[in-house]
Order: sequence, then C-alpha cells, then structure tokens
Amino acid sequence: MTARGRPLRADAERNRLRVLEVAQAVFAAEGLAVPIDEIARRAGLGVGTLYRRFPTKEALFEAIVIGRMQALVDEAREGRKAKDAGEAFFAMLSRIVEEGGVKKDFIDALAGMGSDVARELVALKKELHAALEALLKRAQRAKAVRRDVDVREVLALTMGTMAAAKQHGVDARGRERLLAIMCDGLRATV
Amino acid sequence: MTARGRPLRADAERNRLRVLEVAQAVFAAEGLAVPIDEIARRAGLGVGTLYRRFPTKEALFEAIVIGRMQALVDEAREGRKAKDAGEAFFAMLSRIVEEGGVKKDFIDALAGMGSDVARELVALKKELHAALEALLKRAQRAKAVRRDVDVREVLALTMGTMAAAKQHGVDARGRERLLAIMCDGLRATV
DNA sequence: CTACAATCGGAACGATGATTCCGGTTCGAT
DNA sequence: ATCGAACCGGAATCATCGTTCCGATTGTAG
Repeated sequence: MTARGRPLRADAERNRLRVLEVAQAVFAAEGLAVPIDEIARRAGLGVGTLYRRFPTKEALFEAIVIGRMQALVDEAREGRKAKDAGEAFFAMLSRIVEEGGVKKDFIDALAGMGSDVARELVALKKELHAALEALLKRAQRAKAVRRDVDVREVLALTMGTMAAAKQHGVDARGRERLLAIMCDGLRATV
Repeated sequence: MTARGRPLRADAERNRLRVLEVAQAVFAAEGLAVPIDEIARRAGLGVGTLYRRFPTKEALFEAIVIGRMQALVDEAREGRKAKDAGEAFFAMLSRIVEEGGVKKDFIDALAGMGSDVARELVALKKELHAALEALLKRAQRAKAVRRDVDVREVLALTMGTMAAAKQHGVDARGRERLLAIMCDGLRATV
C-alpha cells in the first residue's frame, strides 16, 4: 500500500506496522490533535523514523483512514445482496455512524473531506457515495425509504448524527437512539 | 457589558465596536481558527489595542456569541405563548439551525461547551436547554412530537443537523430540507 | 492651552508542533 | 565476516499563534 518500490528491510517493515497500529489506536481514541512526537514515543521510535515512512502527518492519517473507509465501501457493496432492501440500507447507516462513534478521527476525516486531503480518499468517498446510492434506491423501490431524498442528503444527515453522537453521550445506546430517530425521518411517510 | 468602570474614551469605544463588528463577521465566515492578528489587521488596529479590551481570544469570542445565544433564549421563551405548540417547537429548531448555518462559529460554541468556556455561556446554554424543554413538553402534550425523546436528544440532533448542513450545501434550502427530515423523525409516530 | 492618563501600534516573547538533518547503528547480499 | 545501503534516534529548525510590553500618540478635564 505504501511499499511500491521494493520490499522494505525487515526492521523497517516491522516498525512501519507498529506505527500504523499505534497511530490507529491513538487517533481513534483522541482525535487528530495528538502530536506526532507522542505517537512516535508510544511506538518506541524516534520521529525521524516515522517521518521517513510517512512524509507527513496527514499522510499517516490517510493511510489509516483509507483502510476503514475501504471496509465500509466493501460492506455497502455486500449489502446489495441482502434480501430486505430497507434493512440493508439502514444497517449500513448504522455501521457508518458506529464507525464514527468509535473512531473519533473518522468524523474529522469525512468532515474535512470536501476541501483538501488526498485524491485516494476522495476517490473512496465517491465509491462509498455510489455504493450507498445503490442501497438507497433499492430501499426506495421497496418503499422502505421516502422517495424525496438523495444520497447527498442521507450522507449529510448520517454524518450529522455522528457529530451529534460525538458529544451527547458517546455510548452505543445513545448513538443508536439518535440514529433511530433520524431513520424514522427517512422512512416512507410520503 | 464590558465597560463597568467608567465610560471609555471616545476613540477607545469606537475601536471596541469596530473590533466586535469585524470579529463577528470573520468568526462567522471562517470559524474560530482565524488568528487574532488577522482580526486586528482587518479592523485596522494593532493587536495590543485589541488585547486591552478583550483580555483573551476566548473572551472576544464569548462577547460575540453571548449576544446571539441570548437572542435564541429569548425567542424560545417567547415561543411558549404561541398557539400551536408543535409549530412553535419546530420553528424554534429551525431558528437554531439557521443560526448555525450562517455563523460557523456558533457550532463550535455549542459544541465545545461541555469542556471549557466561560460560566456565562454555560449558564446561557442551560437557559436555552430549559426553554427548549418547555417547548418540547408542550409539543409532546399536543401530540405533535413523539414522547420518547428528551431535550438532550433534540439538542444533539439539532446540532448534528447544523453540522450536516455546514458541508452539504450551505444554502438555506438544503438546510431546511435536512431539518425537515429530522423533524419528521421527531413527529409522533408512536 | 496644558498636562497626564488612557490609548495606540506592533515588535518581541513563549509555547506548541510539524518537519528536517545528520552522526551513529543495523541489516543482508556477497 | 565484510561493507555499503538503508535505517534509526532525537536534537535542531521553522512556522504559527496567543499574549505581553513599552515607547509614541492622543483625547479631554481643568
């Protein structure tokens, strides 16, 4: 994913994985504001080591988020095979919100997306967009979701719910309640 | 509000107003991240001048937000006199979201509230909480809103909608649509 | 008109964080 | 076992911001 030249030396590869692992945990738990030095320290490495592998803090962050984003895209695609169209759609929304609830950085990632970040992330967002759109349309045909909403709105609301859950009570129960209310708004009422 | 000793010198007062005006516009348009120096520059003043009047960046921000927050609280209280309980409640939500849509800083203000900021803002948030709760309960009694939600959830969802609107399309129409969907979720379905 | 207290501007300071640099160390092909 | 390339650590550097300081300026009471 990052090693395209030739395989890294054994110790280098070991450290790269270690950095990813630690950074993932730290960013998820405390958000993007954590200093790079802190991550290096927790990984038991010098900052220089970290910077040779990830040329920028943002690059490191991307490498982490891309994995999770890809997983979501895969799930969304998988959802198209489910029997109940409505259920599949709402389950996907739940997954997205859940991701944001556990990984604080994810919210920042999706939020700051419109403006900057790497093209790879932008591409992934488009894929998620497309996959979710398929689910949405199927759910609409099944009359499980009102017809007058589009994917953009659904994504916006979902992210809004993530943001809302972030402060409210961060626990899973509260998150589900907020999401449930939002979903009721999306159900066929028209 | 800030001048409790004796009246400021004419030029000082003029500059104080100028700072508030500029800061209001800049914070609203670009959020809290704007450097103090930038605000001073746009106001045509030195940073020192600004700091004598507002001892801290946070103090300046508060001075600005408090006004808007107070206005919302007043409106919420006023709403209790309206005939249609449901309408009054939803109108209030719309007002809150609208405020957040126009003034980006407002979101930060409501969001970061739990942790730090001045007691005056915290107090105002409590007042808003209470006033909105009254509206909510009245709306629930009128069967315009489902019974199984509390103010905390409503506020969380409302802020989520503000956040959602912030990126989606910032225009009023899109904002209203998102809010409408959320409100449908709040209506009596039970 | 004068004097002085308040005000002004903006350079200087301190803190925080990202990024760069380079002398010393370690792999791994030969 | 040897040697050079690749790697490592972390001090030093650069940039950004909030905040403080102080000599110069200006409003205004008397």
